Amino acid sequence: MATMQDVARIAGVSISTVSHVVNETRAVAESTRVRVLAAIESTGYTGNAIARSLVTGGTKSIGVAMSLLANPHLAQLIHAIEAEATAAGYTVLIGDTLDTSDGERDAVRRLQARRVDGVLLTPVPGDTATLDALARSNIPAVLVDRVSHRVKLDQVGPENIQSTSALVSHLAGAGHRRIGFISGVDWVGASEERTLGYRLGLGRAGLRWDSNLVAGGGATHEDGVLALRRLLTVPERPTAVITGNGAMTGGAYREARAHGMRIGHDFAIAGHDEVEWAELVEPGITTMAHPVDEIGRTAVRLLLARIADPEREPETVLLPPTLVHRGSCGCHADG
Amino acid sequence: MATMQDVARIAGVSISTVSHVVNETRAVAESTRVRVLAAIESTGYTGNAIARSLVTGGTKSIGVAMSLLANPHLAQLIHAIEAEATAAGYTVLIGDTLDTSDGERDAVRRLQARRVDGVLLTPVPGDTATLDALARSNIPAVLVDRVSHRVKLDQVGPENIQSTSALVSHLAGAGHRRIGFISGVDWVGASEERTLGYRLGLGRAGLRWDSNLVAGGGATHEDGVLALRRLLTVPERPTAVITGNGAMTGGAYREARAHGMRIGHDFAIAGHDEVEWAELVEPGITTMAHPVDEIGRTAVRLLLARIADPEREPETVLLPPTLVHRGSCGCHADG
DNA sequence: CCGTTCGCTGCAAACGCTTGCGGACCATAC
DNA sequence: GTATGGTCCGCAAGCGTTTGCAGCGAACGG
Repeated sequence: MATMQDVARIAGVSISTVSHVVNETRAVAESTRVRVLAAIESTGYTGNAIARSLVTGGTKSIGVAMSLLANPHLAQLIHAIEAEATAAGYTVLIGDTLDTSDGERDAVRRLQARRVDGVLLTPVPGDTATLDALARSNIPAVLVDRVSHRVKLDQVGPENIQSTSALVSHLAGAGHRRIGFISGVDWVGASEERTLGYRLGLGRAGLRWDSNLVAGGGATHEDGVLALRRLLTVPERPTAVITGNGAMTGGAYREARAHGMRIGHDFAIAGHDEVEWAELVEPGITTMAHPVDEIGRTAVRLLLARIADPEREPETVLLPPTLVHRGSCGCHADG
Repeated sequence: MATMQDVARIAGVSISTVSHVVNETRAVAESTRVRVLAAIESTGYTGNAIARSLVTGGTKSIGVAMSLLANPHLAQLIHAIEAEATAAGYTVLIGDTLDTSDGERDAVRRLQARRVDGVLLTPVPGDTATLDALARSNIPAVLVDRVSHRVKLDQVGPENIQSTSALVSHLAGAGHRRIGFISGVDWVGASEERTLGYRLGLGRAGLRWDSNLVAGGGATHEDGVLALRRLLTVPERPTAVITGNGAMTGGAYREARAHGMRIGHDFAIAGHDEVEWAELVEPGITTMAHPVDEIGRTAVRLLLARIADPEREPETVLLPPTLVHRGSCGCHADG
């Protein structure tokens, strides 16, 4: 593989001139520049990021540590991150946290050993050891998707309270008085916030909180099935239900149908998280679509800002989901 | 950040001794070893992969270049790749090809500039310029998912001919005589192979090829809708249809239902590619599930083998999809 | 004609590590 | 005493860049 030496020799200049041509770091006579460029072309010289990193100290790369399996929006999120990073001249390294504390620790360590300039992390619920280590070590880091106020780091994630509240308002506006809620447990913070939003929404609609209408869910399709099954046994059945995440929405949808209810008519469903198949079923599912793209891009922007200025005050950005209106909420609103 | 110099100074030895202790590359007196280890501990020395790479010439990293948006199995594939790579001590860098020739070229270049030890590439259809460059430059590379016999590189992908044939046999075994086929255009090779498999399956089932039963499809949901609509206008309507990819399966499914047909009873559908929502609809969709995980792992193994021995004869591995039996084929086979 | 400025370029010292070569020291054998 | 071998260790040459410093003509003002 061609080096600067090779280019310099062919162009008949010193390597410093080659370097300055490549990086445009000082004026070079046009004739020389052309010769160097020609030499680069003919050798196929691409530059050695390793050597450059060694002297500059930075790698122009960022690490992304998250659960590659558990994240339903992984593809979209990675895409957004990669796009924003590439635009800024950064490369993305990935590390799987396996959704375990140990996996998280190892993933971040591997990334650090690679000398990434910063880390994007979707933390594993429950254990803040890695987060603390990250905060202490002063490695630029941004938490993505799972936000916690307990940590002093930059963070980006979906806004949960107002958006869940909006979901309740929407259903209440369609006439529902008994609105169930299937909460998630994936990440205590988000789940709590959504429950809070649910409560807030009830209050705004003038409805009363009824603990019978809240089913502690989980994270899987099956959890959704079981949770709705339970909700349908309470005395005054709910006529609508809000689900805490995408997989459970599917479970609830299926269970409602299994009970012979016509979704959108006898029963309304609205869920958090956009899912791929939301409009492939009939009726389509009304969801709060997370701004996944925006979350990814913002995460990178925050990270680059921190890399540029490590002394910045940590910032938490909450991005509001948008209501995507389909048939399952039965409100017959057009548009 | 602590360097070997620091460790050496504290331990009162030379940096070469530190290096040999860290890498266990030559015998070091136990007493010295302990001192060095203690110094490492006290400084929190972690080693600098950059500097090491510069001298060893390898980075212990691989690049993954594919379309981050267009690949429906991205998450699963990346997960498999990352797992296999990490197990071998390699890190994964990603690059988005944007599914364009230019994007592909740029992505591979960026990866090369990072001096990855090898590249996993899902090539953009049509343009083999990057592939040729890769083959010429002798950078270890493996093509993933989209296989072409025209290229002299290692490759892994799904087997198309036999598996499509199996799909036809399955439907024929359930009594269908008029079996339609909606072909894809995403990647000429795969599409051709699947069409060939369709033909082969017809032959094996003793059915005749009827060009009216083949609809040149596309890659999107909408393409599936239109293709099936056309197939349903031919004189002797098909009673079953095979689709060329996941998105079109959804379109066909929806269109069949729009025609008032009860899928699994009046009409059978079976598709290529597993889709997330295959069992969320009623009836579930019978599909040929690609061995995504196995493809990812095999790709990494092939790549590492090539890195270890660049003179290997290029190898093409075709992995058979498995028939995932659900209700949409209407064959009422149990299990 | 001389001193100064300006435009252009090269030299060489890092960056942090790996590794071939050889030196110092000690024990054993003759 | 010398030769032989073995055990430990340090020296220093790179790996391919970036970049501060300095040099060299040519042009220019006085």
